[in-house]
Amino acid sequence: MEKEKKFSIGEIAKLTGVTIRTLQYYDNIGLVLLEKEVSNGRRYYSESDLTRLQQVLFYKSLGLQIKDIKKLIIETAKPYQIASVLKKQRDILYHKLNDIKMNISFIDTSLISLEQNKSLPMRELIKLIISLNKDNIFEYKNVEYDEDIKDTFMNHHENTEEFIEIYWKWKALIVEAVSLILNGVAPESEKGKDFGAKWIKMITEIIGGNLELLEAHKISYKNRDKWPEEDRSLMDFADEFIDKAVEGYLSITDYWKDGKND
Amino acid sequence: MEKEKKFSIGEIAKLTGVTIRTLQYYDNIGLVLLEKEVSNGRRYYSESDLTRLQQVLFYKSLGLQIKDIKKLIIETAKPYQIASVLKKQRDILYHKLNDIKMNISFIDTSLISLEQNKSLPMRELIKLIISLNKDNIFEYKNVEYDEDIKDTFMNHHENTEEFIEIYWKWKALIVEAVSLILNGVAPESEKGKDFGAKWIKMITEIIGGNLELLEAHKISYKNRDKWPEEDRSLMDFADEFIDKAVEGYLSITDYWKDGKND
DNA sequence: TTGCTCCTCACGTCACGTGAGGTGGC
DNA sequence: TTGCTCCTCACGTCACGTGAGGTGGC
Repeated sequence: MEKEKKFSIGEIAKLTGVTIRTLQYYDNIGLVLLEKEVSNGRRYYSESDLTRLQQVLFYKSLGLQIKDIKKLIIETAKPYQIASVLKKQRDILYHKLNDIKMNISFIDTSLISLEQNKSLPMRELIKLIISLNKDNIFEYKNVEYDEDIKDTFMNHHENTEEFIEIYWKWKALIVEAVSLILNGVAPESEKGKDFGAKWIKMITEIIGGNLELLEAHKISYKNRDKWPEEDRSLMDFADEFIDKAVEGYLSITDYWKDGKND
Repeated sequence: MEKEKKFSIGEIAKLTGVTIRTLQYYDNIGLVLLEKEVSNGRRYYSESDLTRLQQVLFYKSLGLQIKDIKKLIIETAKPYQIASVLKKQRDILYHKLNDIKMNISFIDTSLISLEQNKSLPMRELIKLIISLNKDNIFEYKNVEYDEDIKDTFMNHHENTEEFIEIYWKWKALIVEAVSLILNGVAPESEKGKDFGAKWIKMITEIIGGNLELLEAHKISYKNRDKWPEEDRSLMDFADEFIDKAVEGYLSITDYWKDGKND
């Protein structure tokens, strides 16, 4: 019935919660392509412009950069292309997630140290942080997986997705171990044993009764020098704790321990 | 024995993992105060300069801004001041943590939607994201707690810290609920019931047998319009799911439900 | 002597924020 | 007629990155 409804830039700003300046910027860089009224130079948005803008905001909320969003929007990417971008972004987010968890642990530890010693945390903590810094974990422009490690496991895991999932589970547990260590939890304590149980559970899940996989795992463990710096630093730091926690939980010398020592 | 050892800027760069340019920048803005050799204009770092730099990197790794770091370092802040800054930063990190968890859920949901419908996620998801956007949760410059809510609870909880801890536990569970909903988990399912159990556990922990607290909780629930926008959006979204999950777990009409309906 | 290290401008980056100064719309 | 909305420069922000062109150290 009605002519197509047009929104002013102010209306759009209120609807979407972004500033007028931002909308002007998006127009200038050609992100949201709309026609300016010739007569007065003002921007008017149609329904479809609004929809497009919402897509932009969706991608932006996931942390994508404008130039990547532009690619997706302008080139009307195909589903599998979108999926690929989203998966990459998910990896980046997982990375950040672990990172933030560690930083919270760092702060907790620092607060305790401040209360007890009236001074900032011990050298070990600072060393750990700096060793992580070297890998500049705060720029996740491109998350990469060491090809060697990938190869070792890819023979046994059907696709990259499965490998990545395992990687993140493993990493989350390492981060948990680091937190426990930093917060003064002993591996022999109840909490330590709980962790040991989780660790065992993860390992058995990964291996799933497959003895070849166990071999692959052992090898990747021995070749720790081929790991990415960050992971190696973390593992070096948490290694002993995990060993003891697992021992505490199992109270037996199992194959797992064999694979690691000597 | 030896004269105090001096490091060149290149050595420091290797030791700490930051670029020479960054070190030059820090010197220019007066973050790491060191004396330049008058003869050749080069920067030489002493042991104490290195220590100070490590402090800077420690704070930076926690996500503090340079100007805040400068304050802490230059004004040689007292322990309680440092603690205060760290606590604020921890809140910001918790905020980011929840945010990232949600974004991962958004991506997971999107990927499923892409696979099934070959199109991007439904209007509801986009709406939710934009409603969160409005509160611009991506700039955590100042995390604030609604004074009204604080008051309601502060009468019963000894200090702000305890309140904040409860707040984050509550929020983490809400985020978990949102994830479950977005990923198509039914509240009647096993996973739904598991969530119901967690929710009940949290509530009883908060209330701790104190009936006055139960009252305070009910009131804060009824005054949901006074909550911060973001929390309200989330709760509005997850409300029904939580109700049903709790019902499923309890399979009885308990006080909890009374408090919410009508 | 010859790379190598380090120096100082000085402009670039990213996604807008923030006025200044002006015009059109209701 | 009078606010109010919207416009276009154009410089600012934050924490450096990235050359350009040059000098001193081993």
